[in-house]
Amino acid sequence: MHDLLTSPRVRLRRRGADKHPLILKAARTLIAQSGFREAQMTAIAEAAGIAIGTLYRYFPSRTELLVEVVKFTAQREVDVVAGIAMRDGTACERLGMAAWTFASRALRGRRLAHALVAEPVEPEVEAARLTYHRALSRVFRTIIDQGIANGEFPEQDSAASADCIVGCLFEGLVAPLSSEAALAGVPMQSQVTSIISFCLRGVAGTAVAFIPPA
Amino acid sequence: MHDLLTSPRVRLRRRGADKHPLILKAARTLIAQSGFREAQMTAIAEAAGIAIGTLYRYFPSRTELLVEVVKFTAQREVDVVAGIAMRDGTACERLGMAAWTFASRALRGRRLAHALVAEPVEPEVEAARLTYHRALSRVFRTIIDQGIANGEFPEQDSAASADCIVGCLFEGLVAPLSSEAALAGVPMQSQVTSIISFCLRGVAGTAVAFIPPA
Amino acid sequence: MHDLLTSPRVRLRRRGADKHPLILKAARTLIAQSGFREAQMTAIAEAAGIAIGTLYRYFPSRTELLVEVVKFTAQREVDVVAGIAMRDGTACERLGMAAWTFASRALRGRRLAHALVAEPVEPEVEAARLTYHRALSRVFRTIIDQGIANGEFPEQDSAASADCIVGCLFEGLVAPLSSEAALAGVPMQSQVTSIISFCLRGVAGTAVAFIPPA
Amino acid sequence: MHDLLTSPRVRLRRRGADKHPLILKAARTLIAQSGFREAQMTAIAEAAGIAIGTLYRYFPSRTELLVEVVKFTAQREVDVVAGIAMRDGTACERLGMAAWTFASRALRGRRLAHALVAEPVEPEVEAARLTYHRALSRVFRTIIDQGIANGEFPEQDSAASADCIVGCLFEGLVAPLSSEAALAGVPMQSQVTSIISFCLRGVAGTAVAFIPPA
DNA sequence: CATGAATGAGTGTTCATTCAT
DNA sequence: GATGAATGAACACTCATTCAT
Repeated sequence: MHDLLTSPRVRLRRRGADKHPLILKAARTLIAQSGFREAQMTAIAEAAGIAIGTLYRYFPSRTELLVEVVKFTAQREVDVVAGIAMRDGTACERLGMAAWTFASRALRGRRLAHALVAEPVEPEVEAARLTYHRALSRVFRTIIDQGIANGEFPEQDSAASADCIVGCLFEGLVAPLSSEAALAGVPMQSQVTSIISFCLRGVAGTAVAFIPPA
Repeated sequence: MHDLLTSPRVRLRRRGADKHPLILKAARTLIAQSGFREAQMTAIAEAAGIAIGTLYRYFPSRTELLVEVVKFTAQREVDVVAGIAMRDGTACERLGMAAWTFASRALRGRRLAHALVAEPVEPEVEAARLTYHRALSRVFRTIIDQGIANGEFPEQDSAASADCIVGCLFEGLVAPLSSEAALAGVPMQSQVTSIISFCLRGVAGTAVAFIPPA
Repeated sequence: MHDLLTSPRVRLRRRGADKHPLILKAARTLIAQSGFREAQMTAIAEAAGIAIGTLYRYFPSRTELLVEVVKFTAQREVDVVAGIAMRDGTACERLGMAAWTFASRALRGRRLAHALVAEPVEPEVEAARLTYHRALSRVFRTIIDQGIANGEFPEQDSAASADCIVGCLFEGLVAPLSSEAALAGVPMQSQVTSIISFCLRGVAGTAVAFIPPA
Repeated sequence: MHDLLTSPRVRLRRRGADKHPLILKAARTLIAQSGFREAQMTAIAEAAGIAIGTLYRYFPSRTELLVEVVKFTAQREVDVVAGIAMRDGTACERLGMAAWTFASRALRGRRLAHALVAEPVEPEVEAARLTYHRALSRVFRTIIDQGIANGEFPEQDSAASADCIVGCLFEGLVAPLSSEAALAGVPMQSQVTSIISFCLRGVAGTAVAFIPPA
C-alpha cells in the first residue's frame, strides 16, 4: 500500500520501551475527545504518563506530533479500506463495500473523524490530512480502473471519480458530525446508503454530456 | 434565498464611512493569503488601515468577525449559484451550470475557498462554514427535485445527492491543493469537467443497487 | 461649613443649560448602581444623554469627574449632619442624632455609600474620600468640644475621638454593605444603636488609663 | 486561630525553590509602594525576578494573587494580635496592648496598611479584606467577652464594640494619610494613645443611653 | 458648540519550547 | 535519559482621550 508514514524517526534511542506509539495513542485519544485544539503538549504528556521533556525526545515539535497522529490514524483507515478493495467480487460490489466500511468506521469514532476531516489548523497538519484524502482516493481509483478494464464501468476520468467519492463520503460525514440533531444515529445508515448509491451511479451510470461554457 | 446574514449591526454610525465592509474585505484578503490563523486582530486592523479599537467598534470579537467573513463570502457565492439555478433550461443543464459556476469562482480564489471549506478552528466559525455547505446543498437539491418532478432524473434521496455534489465540488477544490503539479492551473478545467460529469451521472444515471451488509 | 467643593469650574461656558450637575447626577447614579468600576465615560455620557466629547467640556478627565462626584455627594452628607449638630440639645443628644442620621442615610443608599467608603481606586479619588472623612470628623469634633466646654464630656483628644466616631460608623457600615446576609435590613437598626452607644461611651465614659509601652 | 489561608496549592514542585513566598513578597512590596493598581503581573514578575509565565504556575490569575497577598499579610497581623490577646493580664490591659500592637505594626508599613484597609477594587480582593476585618474583630470580641464575664466591662453588644475598635484603628491609620503634616511621624504615638483610650472608654465606660428616634 | 468615531497604549493570560537538575 | 519548572513571545481585548465634522 501507499505508505503515509515516511518520517525517519531517527531520534528514537533504544533501551527501555519505545514510547512513540504510547504518545501517539495518548494524543489520538485526546484529539478524539476534544479536537486538536485541546491536545496541548502538557495534556498529551500527562495522558501518556510521561514528562513534557520526554515528548520532545520523540517528536521535535507539536506540529510534527500532530502530523504523525494524522498520518498514523489515516494509514490505518486506508489499510482497512484497501483490504476490502482487494477482495473478490465485482468492482461495483467492492466499491460499495469499501465506501461502506470507511463510513461505518468513521461514524464510530465521530469526534476523531471530524478532526481528521475538518478541523486542522496548521499547514503541516493540513498537508497530512490531504495526503490522507489522496491515499483514500487512490484506493477507490484502483477499483474504478479495474471496473473500467472489465467493462463494468464506462470510460471516465477515474482519478476525478475517485476524488468525488472521497468528497461525497467526507461531506456526508462532516455535516452530521457537527449537528447535534443527527446524533440519534438511526437515520445514519440510510443516509450512508443514499450517498453510496449516488457514488455508484456516478461511477457506473450512463454517461451524461457536460460541455463547459466557453 | 436563504439568508446567511442575520447579524443586526444595530449600532448606527453617522460620520465617516461605514468601515464594516472595509474590515470584512481586509480580513478576507488576509484569510485568502494565509488562512484564518494569520488573520489576527492586529493584522486585520493594519490591513484595513485602522486602529485595533476601531475593529471592536464594528465587531464584538475576533470570532464574530471571522464568522461574518465566512457568512458574507459564502452568501455571495450561494446567491450567484442560486441565480444560475433559477434560469431557464433543463434541470440537467442548470445543475451543470450551477456547479461549473461555483467551481470556476472558487478556483479563482483558491486559498480563500480552502479556508471556507476546510480550515476553520473555532466552533462558531465551523458552524458558519457548515451553514454555507447546507445553503449550497439546498440550491442543488432544489434543482434535483425539479428534475425528478419533470422526469429528467430518476427517483432518489435528493438531499443526499445534493450533499454529494457539494462534497464532490469541495473535494475537487481542496484536493489539487496538495499536489504541486496541478498548480499550473491549466488542467483545472478538464478536472472540473470530470467532476461535474460524475455528479450528473450520480443524479441522472441509471439506478445501481447498493444493499448495505447486515 | 467647610466647603469641599473648591474646584473653580472655569471651563464652563454659559449659554444653554449648565450640564455640570446633570453629569454629576448621572455619574452618581451609575456609581450607586455598580461602583466606580462601571462608571466609564461612555456610560456616564449615555446616562446623562450627552456625547462623550461634551463630558470633556465640563471635566478635564475621568478622575476629576469622579473626584467631583465624591466631593459633591460627601458635601451633601456633611451638610446634613452638620445641620443636626447645630440644633438644640445636649452635646450627647446631638452627637447621637448626628451619628444616627449619618448612618441612616448611608444605609439607604448602600451601594453608593460603599463606593464612597471603601471602593476608591485612583489616588486623587482616594484623597477626596479622605477629605470627606475629615470633614465629617470635624463636625463631630465641634460637638465634642462643646461637650467638653460645658462639662458634659471629660477632657480628651477631641480630634482623635471624632476620628474614632467616623471610623466606628464606616466600619459598621462597610461590613454589612458587602455581606449578602445583612441585606435583610431588620437587624440594622439595633446594630447602629450598638455602635452609637459605643461612641457615646467613648466620648462621655469615665476615663480609662492607657499607658503605651516604652 | 481562624485560618484565613485556605487555598490548597496542590501543585507539587520538586526542583528549584518554591517561588510562592517569593512572588507573594514581591507583590506585597509593590503594593506597599504604590497600591494594588500598580501591581501588574509584569511588574510583579520583574520584581520577583521571574518570568510572567512562572507567575501563572503559582497563581491562576492576578485576582487570586492579590487575594492571597491580602490573606497572607492579614493572617500574620491577626496572628500577632491574637497572641497578645491570650497573654496574662486584665482584659483592659490586653485590649490596650492588642490595639497598640496592631497600630504600631500597621504604622510601620503605612501604604500597605492603607491598601489592606481601604483600596481594594475587585470583589474577590474586597472579600478577602473584609475577612481580615472580621478576623481582627473576632480577636477583640474575645477579649471583650472575657472582660464582661469577669466584671471588668459592663454588659454590651460585644460584636459591635469589637467592630468599632477595628473601625477606630483603621480610621486612625487612614486618616493621617490625608494630612501631609502628620507624616512627620512623631505625633503618631500620642494619636494612637488617644484612639486606644477612646476604645477603652467605649468598652469599659459607664453606659450611656442612646434611644434611636422613631 | 456638540458629537461620537477613531485611537492605541496597556493588561491579563496562554502554551510551545528549553534546559538545569 | 527523564523530568517539569521556567520562559516569554504572542494575542485578544478595554477604555480614557482626542479631534475632524
